[in-house]
Parts: sequence; structure tokens; C-alpha cells
Amino acid sequence: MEIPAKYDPSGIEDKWYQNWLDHKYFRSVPDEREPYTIVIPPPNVTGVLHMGHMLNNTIQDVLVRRARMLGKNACWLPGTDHASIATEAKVVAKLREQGIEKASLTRDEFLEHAWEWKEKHGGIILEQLKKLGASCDWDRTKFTMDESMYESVIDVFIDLYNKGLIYRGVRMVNWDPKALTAVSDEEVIYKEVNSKLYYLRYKVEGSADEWVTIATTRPETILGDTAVCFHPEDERFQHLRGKRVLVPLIKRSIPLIEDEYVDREFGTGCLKITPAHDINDYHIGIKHKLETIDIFNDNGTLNEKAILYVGEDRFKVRKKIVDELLNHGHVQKIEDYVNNVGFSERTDEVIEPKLSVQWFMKMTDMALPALEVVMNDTIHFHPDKFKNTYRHWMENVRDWCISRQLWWGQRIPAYYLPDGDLVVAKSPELALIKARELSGNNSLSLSDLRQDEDVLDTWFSSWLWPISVFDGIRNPENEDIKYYYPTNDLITAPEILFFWVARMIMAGQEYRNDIPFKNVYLTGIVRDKLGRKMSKSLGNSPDPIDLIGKFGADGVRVGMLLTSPAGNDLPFDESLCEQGRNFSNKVWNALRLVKGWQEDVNLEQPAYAAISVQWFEARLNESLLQIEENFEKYRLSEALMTAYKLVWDDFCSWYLEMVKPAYQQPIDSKTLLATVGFFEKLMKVLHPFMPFITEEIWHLLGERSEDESIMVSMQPAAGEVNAALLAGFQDASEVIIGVRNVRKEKNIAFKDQVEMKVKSAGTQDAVGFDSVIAKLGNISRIEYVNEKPTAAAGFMVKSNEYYIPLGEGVDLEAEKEKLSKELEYTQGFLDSVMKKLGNERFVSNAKPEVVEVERKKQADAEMRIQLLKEQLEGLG
RNA sequence: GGGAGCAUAGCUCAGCUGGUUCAGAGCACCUGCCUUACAAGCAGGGGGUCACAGGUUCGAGCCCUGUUGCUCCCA
Repeated sequence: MEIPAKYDPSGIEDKWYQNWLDHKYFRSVPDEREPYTIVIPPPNVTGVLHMGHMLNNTIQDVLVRRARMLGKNACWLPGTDHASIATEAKVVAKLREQGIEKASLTRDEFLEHAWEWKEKHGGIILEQLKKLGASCDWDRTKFTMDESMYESVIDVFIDLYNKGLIYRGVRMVNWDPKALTAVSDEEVIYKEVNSKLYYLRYKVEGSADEWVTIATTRPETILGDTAVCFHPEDERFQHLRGKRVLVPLIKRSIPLIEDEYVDREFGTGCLKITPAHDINDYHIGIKHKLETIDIFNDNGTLNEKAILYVGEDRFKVRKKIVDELLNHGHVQKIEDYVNNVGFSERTDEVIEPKLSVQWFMKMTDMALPALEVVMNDTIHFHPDKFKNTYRHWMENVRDWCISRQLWWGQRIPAYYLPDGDLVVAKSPELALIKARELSGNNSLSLSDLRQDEDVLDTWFSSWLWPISVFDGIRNPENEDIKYYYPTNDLITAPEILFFWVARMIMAGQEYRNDIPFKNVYLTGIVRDKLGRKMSKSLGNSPDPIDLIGKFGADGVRVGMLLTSPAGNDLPFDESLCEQGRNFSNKVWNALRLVKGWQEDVNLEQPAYAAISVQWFEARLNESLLQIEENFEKYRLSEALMTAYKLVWDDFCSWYLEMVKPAYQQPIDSKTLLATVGFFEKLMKVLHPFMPFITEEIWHLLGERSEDESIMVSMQPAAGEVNAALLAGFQDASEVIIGVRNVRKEKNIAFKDQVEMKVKSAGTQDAVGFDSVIAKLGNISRIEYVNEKPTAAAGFMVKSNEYYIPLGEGVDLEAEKEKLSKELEYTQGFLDSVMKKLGNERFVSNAKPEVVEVERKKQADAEMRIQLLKEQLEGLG
């Protein structure tokens, strides 16, 4: 069989993914095995795969594949969320392109367009995950607007409303005047903006020419002012106590109030209060029972309450009102000023703090138990430093605004009666029954009821995700939810620790009386070389699908994982994927070597091969234990690196070279069998990281049908670690390196055989690696001697001396210098040890084992010094 | 302004309850090699006052205090 020298993943990856799908290997149904469950953090239906998804999903796939190979019933449940704001924005934009305005459509007509859009574009990201090798149970794919998911959300809303945990309230919200909806605090991006600070004079009511000056960045909002405030202890304003001032231009009389909130150092020390348009003013307004005048329409224009500039945009008004204030002598001065202004994440519109009637969910009671399970490690965070952040948020949690002024989403099941009363019910029919009860009016009909126009925040779907995907809200006793819940691991980003992770924990406790997952693995942010977050707008993100085309999915997976410990940002560079691809190629070529060997069943196993097989067995077991430990601690990068070194260094660079038969010579059966066995085990270890190439190689290594798969085989279990063999190899490898160095120094080509003489205090070839040393050093004969040979280049390993006799004369001076340097170093080392041992307090205070170690160091060093001295004397 | 975290090789990071797994790994770099599996490779090698200054201790990347620099979260 011809195997190409370069591994080409393109055909192989598609072939095996289809094979896995055909064999339903990703499918999970409850059975008697232990479950292992991950629910995907549902990507946005509007999205396409980006590097963050690549990292996140690679990690999930590694964990799921490994769990499957540990005999667990692994279920990775995929899906998407409906992303109300983002999707609605996309659909609106698309309709506009077709010349259709949203306002001209009915709600149902709009939703039809939205569903059409979703069906057409909503599955892209999941299809892309298949290219990555994701072993999701696609039969279980969920969407947050699926009928069962939708109904779960509505059920939960009604339940929480009935429990008194959901209420309607007037609150200051972050209003997006472009999207015409409230957005959460998390969706507001604060940016530093160069603006102006305007110093405006308000006339004191009833005075001839007495003025109060305030400073503001938003002069247009003076039209909504209902007070001016100073600090009660501020000497400058004591004479104004109890007086009133007139709002410039409109000359409305408003009180002067006092509050300690005012920063006396800022501006003039006098603050205008606009309760409808500033969150702090709003709170002061409540405290001082001030009137609230909302001067803005939803779209950011001024309304009739502003009296002036009605119907004009807030930013145009700002310019106009400044001119007018100047004309009327109300402007004292204007300063340049840099302040933080909030922008909508979705539309980049300046957020307007706005009072509006919204639906809220009470958080404080639910936050407590959700905090508790994280603090007491019932749920583990990886890394656990995020516990702090989590606690901080949970202890200062605020009620959750769950309504959005959109159509795409779960419509709030609240129905208003003609008199303004409301009932909450699952259907209009049920609402009518309740409405009749509430009003005592049995003549009410369906047409008298008006359903709330708003939909629920998308997170109000996502927070139920680990439960609702198994239909655990509607059917709490069904087999799936009982079997798969709580899930095992959640892989997500720290940014959404609060508004997703925390809320899922709350939902789990509320609806399952149990945590939703046992471990939360927090990934970092994928950044570019300059440390910038990868984003579409910066255009600094490579297309993941292109990367897969270039380096193979296996290569990209390895690249993503190589330098991304949990919680740390990943400074991405294509060279990481290149390293992954190179590794694929290395493994591939190891296969070429092994497949190229001709077996000779009559051949005896050579000594070097026998010991090599034993050694690799020990080394493999040692690594398997390390990998296991790394996985237990969720150190995936380290697990991968351990496997990487095991394959590349130990297996390829050492083991294969150790057992490799001479050119065009056959190999004995025992060694071949052992080698193929090792190779298969290594493929299993690598499989979770590199699913495709390992499947391909596993099939090429033995006679296997298309109906077998490495992905449903068992991970190799670690056996006993033979420490003596590992130590013996350590010494042997140092000897081999010593020989290579001599060859290099003396310009002896590898193909020229040399002899080696060993002066050893211990037993000759105690562990049995001499045959290996001879093979890898191309040494014709290893001879144990009592005297140092003349005309030889030497080196030491432990307290053994090794000499390579040289045909021509040896450079005595060079040898002397080498030995002198080593003597000097060892002497220094001994001195430091003696200093410790000479310290009375060290010997009496330190643990006995520690002192013992120092004594051993002393003995070793002394022996070595003696040997070095003898060698130097021998050189004359 | 309030809170949290970080600082170890050129880069990305490991370094457990202070004591040979204490100065490590991968990549990058340098020097040889187209040696019949692999140049996407092989063999060898050089890089670090562990941010700075004090302190505790027989002993400090590791514990304490301060300083400097950076990051994130909240307002």
C-alpha cells in the first residue's frame, strides 16, 4: 500500500464524520451506564462560527469523546438560541432591503418572515461545527423557540408570577431609541467620548438678579428638570435654603433641595435633578418625592412635555438649546469634558436612560442558594478564581428586567382588561376565565382582552436550557431529565458568568431542586497577536473553516488547545495550528514507518527490542497517569502536551528508533506486535484531541472493517509503572547523548562505528540498556574496564565514566579543560551543600528527610569530585 | 471612585502544604545535518537577580508589607 509522505486530512475528515453519523455513534439514549452530559452553550442563530466557538466547542468535544471512551453514556446536546434583538434586527434589515417596513406588517406576518429567515440561516453554525468534528447528538438539537422550549418558558413565567417573583414596575431602563427596546446593563457598552460641560445659570425665584449655576453635559434635559440640589453642608449655598429657582427658557419653578449625594468638588457643587432621564437623579427624585417629567419619545425625539423643540431629535436639540441659552444669558461657560457614554451593543445608538413600565424578576431570594453552591464547591469553577467575581455579583444582585419591546421571542402571557387590570395565563381562553373572575364581569369576551405586546429577554429562555432541552419543565419526571440532569460540565466564557451561568443555577434550584452542572470550565477570550479581541468589525479573525481547510480539523483543534489553560486568554496565531498540523504529519509518518516493516515470524526478538518494549510500556503507563490527573484538574492544555510529548519524543524519537530494524531488514513478530499495540493505544489517547487522523490510523494499523470505530473503543488503562526501567532509560539516554556529543565534537560520522569503554563502580549493565546504547550510538562493542583508556574522549553519567577511543591523538588540553570545568562546578555545588549541613539550625530544624537528602548530595558530590580528580591526574 | 486578579526565558504559560521534579515546558532562536518514516524533519545548544524594595525563616517564585506596571469586573 502506498502511503503519501504528507498527511492530507481533506478527504479523510469528511469520510469519517459521515461514517460516525451513519453509525449513530453520537446518539445517546438513557441506559444503565453512567451518564456524561454537556449541553452546548447555544450559539446565536444569527451567528457564524468564530474563533471563540472553535475554542469552546473543541474543549467540549474533547471532554465528551474522552468520557465516551471511558465507558460513559456521553451526551452532548447541541442547539441554538433565538437571540431576539439580534435576529429581529437582521430580519428588519432584510425586509427593508425588500422595501418592506416592519411597521407595515402585523405581528404574525413579521414572525412568518422571521421564521423563514431562521430556517434559511439558523443552522449554519451547527453545520460548521460538524467540520470541527463535534460529536453532538444531532437528533436532540434544540432551538429556544421550539414548541416545547417555548412552552417551558411560558410555564415558568406563569409559575414565577404566581409565586410573586415576577412583577411589573416602573424603572429606569437602558433604552435603545433605534431598536425601540430596553436593553440589559450587559448590553450597554461604555465609551469615553469628548463632550462639553455646560455651566448654566438658573434664576432664583422672586429675586431681582440672583442666580444659581449648575454644570451639565446634557443641556437638553433641563426641560425635564424638577429640582436643583446642593450639599447640605456646602457653605456657598446656605442662603438659598428653601428657595426655588426657575428652569431657563421655560421658567418652570422648581425647588432647591439638599442631598449628601452631591459632590461638592464637581462642577459648581450645584446639581440639576432630572428624575426621568438619569438613574442617580431618579433615586434622588424618589427620596425627595420630586415630580418626574419624561420629555422624550421612544425614538429619542422630544415630546410635548418638553414644551420646546417638540418632535425634534435629542442631539439636534442639544445644539439648538445651547444657542438659545447663550442668547438669553444663561450660559456662564462651556468646558471641554471627557465622559463615559453608554452605547447599545446591537445598534451602537447612544443609550437613553428612560423610565418605562417593564417586567421584572426578583433576584435576591434566588441568589442566596445559588451563591452557596458555588462557594461550598458543590459546583466547581475552573479556574476557581472566578468564585470571587461570582460572589461579588451575587451579593449585589439587582432585579432582572425580563421584558423586551420586540416581536421575536416568547410573548409575555399577560392579558390586560379594559380597566387596565391584568391576568397572567397560558392561553387567551384561560385568561378570559381569570379575567371574568377578577372583574366579576361575566360578559367579558376574548376581544376585550389585550395581550402584552412584549416578549421575554432571550436569557429568560437560556436560563432554563439545561432543563428544558430534556423537557424537564413540562415533564419533570421524564426519563431523559432524570437520567441526564444534572449535567456534568459546562464550558463557557467568563463574560456570561452572571447573566447565564448564575441564572441557570437559580433555575436548577427552583425547578429541579438541584444544580444544573457539576463543573464550569471558563475559557478565555481568543485574541489576535496584538492582544485585541477577535471581532468581525476589526476584521482580525481568521475564518475557522478556512483554517480547517489549511491545517485540518485535527491541526486546528490542537492549535486551539496548545496554549489555552482554563480562564486564560488565548493569543491566537496561525502558527499554533501549523504546529498542530505538523504533529498530525509526525504521527502519520510514524505510521508509514511501522507499516513499512516486513515481519519475519522466524526471527528472534533482539535484546535491544525486548528492553525497549518494556521501557515504553513503563513510560506509557506513567504518561497515562499524568494525563488522567490533568483531565481531573481540567488542565486540558497540559493533558494534550503530555500526550504530544509521549507521542513525539518518547514514541517517535526514542522508541521507534530503538526498535527499528536495520535498513531493509525484517522485524520480529514480538516487537512488531508490541509496537502496533502501543501505536493503537497512543491513537486512543490522542483521539479526543484529534478524532480524524486517529480514526484513520487506527484502521490502517490493523484489519478493521468500516463498522468499527476508535471513537467507541475504550481508553487504555494505566498499568504498573516500572520506576527502575524509567531510571535506567534516563541514564542510558544520557549516555547516548554523550556519545552523540563526542561524535559531533570529534567529527565522527554516525555511520562510522566506534567502540566504548566503561569504567563503572556498579554492576555491569544492571538494567540492560547496553544493547540500546550500542544501537543508537552505533557502537560495535561496549567493554567494561578498570583503567581509564588512553587516547579517548570521555564523559560521565552519574558516577560512571564512558570513553570513546580515538584513532588519532586526543586533544589533551581540551579534555583537561572540560574536566576542570566540571570539577569546579561540582566543588561549588558541594560547598553549598556543606554550608547547609554546617548550619546547626538547619540540621536541628529541618525535617529529617530533607537533611538526609542533603547528606546524599554530599556523598554523591564527593565521589564525583574524586573521580574527576583521578581523571585529571590520568591526563597528566 | 469601589472590588478582584496578574507580574517567572524573546512569546504563551507550568511551578502542589516554603527544602533536587527549583529554576521547568512548548514555541521561537542559534549550530550542524536532504542519515531510506517525516526538512511539516533529525541531532545538538544558548536564553531568566522569578517586576522592585524591605521583612519573616536555618532556608523564599512560593509566606507578610510596601512600591511600580498591566488586566478585568462594578459604578
